[in-house]
Amino acid sequence: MLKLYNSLAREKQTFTSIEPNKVRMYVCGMTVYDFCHLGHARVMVVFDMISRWLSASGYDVTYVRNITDIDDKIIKRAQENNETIDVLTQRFIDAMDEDSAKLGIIRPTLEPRATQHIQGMLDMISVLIAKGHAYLAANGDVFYSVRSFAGYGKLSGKSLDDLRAGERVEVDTFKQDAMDFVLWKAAKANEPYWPSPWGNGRPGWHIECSAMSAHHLGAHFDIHGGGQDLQFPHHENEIAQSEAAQAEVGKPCQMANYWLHNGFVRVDDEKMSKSLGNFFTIREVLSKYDPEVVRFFILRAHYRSPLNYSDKHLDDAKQALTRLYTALRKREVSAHTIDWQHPQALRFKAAMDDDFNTPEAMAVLFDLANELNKTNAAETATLLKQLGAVLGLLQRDPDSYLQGITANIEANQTLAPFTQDATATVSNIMMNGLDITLLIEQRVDAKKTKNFAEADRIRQALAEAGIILEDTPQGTTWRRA
RNA sequence: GGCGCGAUAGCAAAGCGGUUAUGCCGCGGCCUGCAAAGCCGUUUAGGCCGGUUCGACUCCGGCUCGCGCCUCCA
Repeated sequence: MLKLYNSLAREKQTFTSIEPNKVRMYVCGMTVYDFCHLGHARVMVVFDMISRWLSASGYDVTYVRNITDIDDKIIKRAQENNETIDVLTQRFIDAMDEDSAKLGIIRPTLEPRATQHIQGMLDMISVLIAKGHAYLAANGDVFYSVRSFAGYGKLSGKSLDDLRAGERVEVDTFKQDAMDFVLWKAAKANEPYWPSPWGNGRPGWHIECSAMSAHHLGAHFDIHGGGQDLQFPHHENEIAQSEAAQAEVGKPCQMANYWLHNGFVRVDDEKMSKSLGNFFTIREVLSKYDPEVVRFFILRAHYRSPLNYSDKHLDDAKQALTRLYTALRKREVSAHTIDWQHPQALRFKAAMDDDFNTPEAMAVLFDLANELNKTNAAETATLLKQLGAVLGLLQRDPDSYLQGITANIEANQTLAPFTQDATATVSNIMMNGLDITLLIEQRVDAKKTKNFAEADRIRQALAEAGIILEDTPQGTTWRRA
């Protein structure tokens, strides 16, 4: 039985889906004006993990993750770059797709783009105006009247009277209440616009998610997720819009039953963010670390906990993941379905059912690896790989992980890219000008004649190139440092 | 000013009112020509002060420190 922490209730609750065996989940995705950073990676990985676990639990999951492709920052960036918005956003959508594919993220069921849902937003705004929840201001903007929605603040636990709107930002004088937020922005010169009953303009950010979730998942769905920083005001505003628009007389509407928020990625104990400028893009990190190491790093912490980023922590994650792959090396793995009655599988399931406790689930993987190293049981190897799959880990050929692992660039600046020419008649493996296969053979010969000085010299030369040799009863194998 | 979260060994990170978390690092041993990998063993905990309890890292209260949201943000 799955339990999850519901931000709306501020407690762990047993999960019950609206429709039996079906889950409808909406997650706020990216605004595409730049490369994704590690904070974005966390959202993608965390909700990918959640979606995978719901599927593994037998639910038919409809997972929607939107793309915000119209917004102030996008307009500004396109102007700076002297390119069209379409070109800019498509470029960063492609980059995002590349990054997420590398991180082993299964594509959401649907990835709607804001610009494809303008009509839905206009419809919802019209309804909100008709119901007295929104108004057209003198400057041509349409605002949502937060005082008109009794439940305002229920998600974030904030009270309108306690919010200090305008303390840090000058309040828009066209608003009736300082906390009112914009639904439709009147077009300014040189900005893209869409026609509307209130004149040419473009949608505010919050209405996008209300319209897209309603279109694809309906007025009432199971799970809404996103980063913790979206809880207020974005998610609070989504609730105000959706529930006010879709409620009927005497029949209130609940937008989502469960609200999930993942914790921040931090750098030196500070939130990683664009405005602080302390962010690392996914591709920067992937230039130094194997993507699976990054995924492992993210899932090693509980999704609601803060996650401190540093090279040291990535190195640690790399070592740990290497242990799991080393255990799986040269193992026969059968393709059976998971035996959920196995004690370790039960433990894994209990951990995941307890608010997606991936750190505990990972401890199970390490216990299985230890068991496997001792027993060599194919059954154990199979279960380890299968449970890894549930987390989106351990699915590669162990040797290709261990030998193809992205080296630390600083440590191996001279290291040439790893290449293996499959068409060569002799499948020797070349790295940094060294023929690994040949050198291993030469070392084996040296060992046979007890020429240990030569054997050690070869091993040392390879070690300096980042290649570690391991002698096993089956012969000598190698891996990247 | 309002609201919320956290504090676990050298580092990272979980569960749990009493029984080995787990990973990395360290130390000792086995294995190895020597290593590496692996195995066995092992050192380091629970911010501070009280309370409840036979017993608290785990529950309650207070304090200190750190972080987040209240503005765009994943």
